[in-house]
Amino acid sequence: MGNSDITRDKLIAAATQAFWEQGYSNTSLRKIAQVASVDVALISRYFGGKLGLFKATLTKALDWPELVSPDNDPVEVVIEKYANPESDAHQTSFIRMIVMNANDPQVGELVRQTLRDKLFDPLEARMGGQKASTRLAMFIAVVIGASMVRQSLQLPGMAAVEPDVYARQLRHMIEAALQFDEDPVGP
Amino acid sequence: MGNSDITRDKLIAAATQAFWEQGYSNTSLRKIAQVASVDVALISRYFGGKLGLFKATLTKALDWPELVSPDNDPVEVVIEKYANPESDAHQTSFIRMIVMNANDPQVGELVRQTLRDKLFDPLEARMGGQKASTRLAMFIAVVIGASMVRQSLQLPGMAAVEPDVYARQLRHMIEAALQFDEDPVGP
DNA sequence: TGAAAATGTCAACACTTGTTGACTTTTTAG
DNA sequence: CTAAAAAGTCAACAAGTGTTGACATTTTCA
Repeated sequence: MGNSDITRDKLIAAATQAFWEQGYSNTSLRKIAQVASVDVALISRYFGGKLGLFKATLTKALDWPELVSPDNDPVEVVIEKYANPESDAHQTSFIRMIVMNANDPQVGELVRQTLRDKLFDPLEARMGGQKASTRLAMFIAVVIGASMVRQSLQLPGMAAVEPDVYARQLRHMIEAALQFDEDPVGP
Repeated sequence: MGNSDITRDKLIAAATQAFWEQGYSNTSLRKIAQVASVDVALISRYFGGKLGLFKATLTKALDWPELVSPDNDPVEVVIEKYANPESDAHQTSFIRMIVMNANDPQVGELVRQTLRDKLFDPLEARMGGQKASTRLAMFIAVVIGASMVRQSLQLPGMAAVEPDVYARQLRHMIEAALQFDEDPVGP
């Protein structure tokens, strides 16, 4: 491991935290470099610029093999993550980062595309069955909405609540979403 | 109506659109002034600065009396808004604006606070009953998550779908959310 | 050891941002 | 009509942005 690799890792670590907390546009390279104790110029040298650094953090953050693995049930993986207070904080800020940057005029398209490629498409294939795309969309909607309400908007009904209660709320909504029947008329 | 009021309105209109589409930090006063055909300096003069202008647009946007009225069922108001293609576009971008700016380091706290005061608290009072805060939180979670998935992330399962189908999906998830029973053990 | 490559440092650049003050034009009112 | 107030115009500011190139230091390896 060369010295430059250490520098790269320090930059990615600092950049990930900064981008997740403040979003792409509100994060300055000088602040990242300061936190990483690295000269600003090295960012452009090693990652080609701000966008390159963001891409690097995004790729790393969206690498989530356990969620897509055929051995696991995605629903259980998600619920377990959120029911655990430690991983909960990490996961909710992960969602927050997605939501923030998926609407950013500069990196929004990149975020949405990467999200599709690395998470949604494999997840849809993993879920399988009829109307997988519908069930996936409603599943994601619940997970994202719940995270927003719990962490970002902090509505007491979901924010000031024990992790196990939140897990039950989440499971309740997810199961309901997965049971949606596209055709309103029975067979 | 003095001439300055016309200028104020033009600025608020242009600012609302810009803030909703690109978020607070990614919107420059010069761009707003250009769209409104007004000199930049007048913004600081009339609204005290960028933050003041944002506050003005926010207050106006969060004024939604029909949702809180005792004569209407909030759930039906929301579903109706989203089932109508015209108001759907407006409403989803409304949610998008909230999500974008509720996480902004500069205006996030203001947005969340205003949201609580003008929407969530009255809505909770309007819903009433036991565990109103829980039901409200889960209700909001579904609405926000669905909007994100449909407009922002554009998952085909909810994005490439007729308005009436989307309305059914939304209703299904909302009703499930409202039926959540906090206590897992029956009486 | 010594040349070459890798890594790090520093200063400056062109650009955009929000805001301010001096100034001119238009409208208001006695 | 005319003086005062309102409304609008223009240029400049200080601060912050990402990026670049020249230079210094360290490491690599023949």
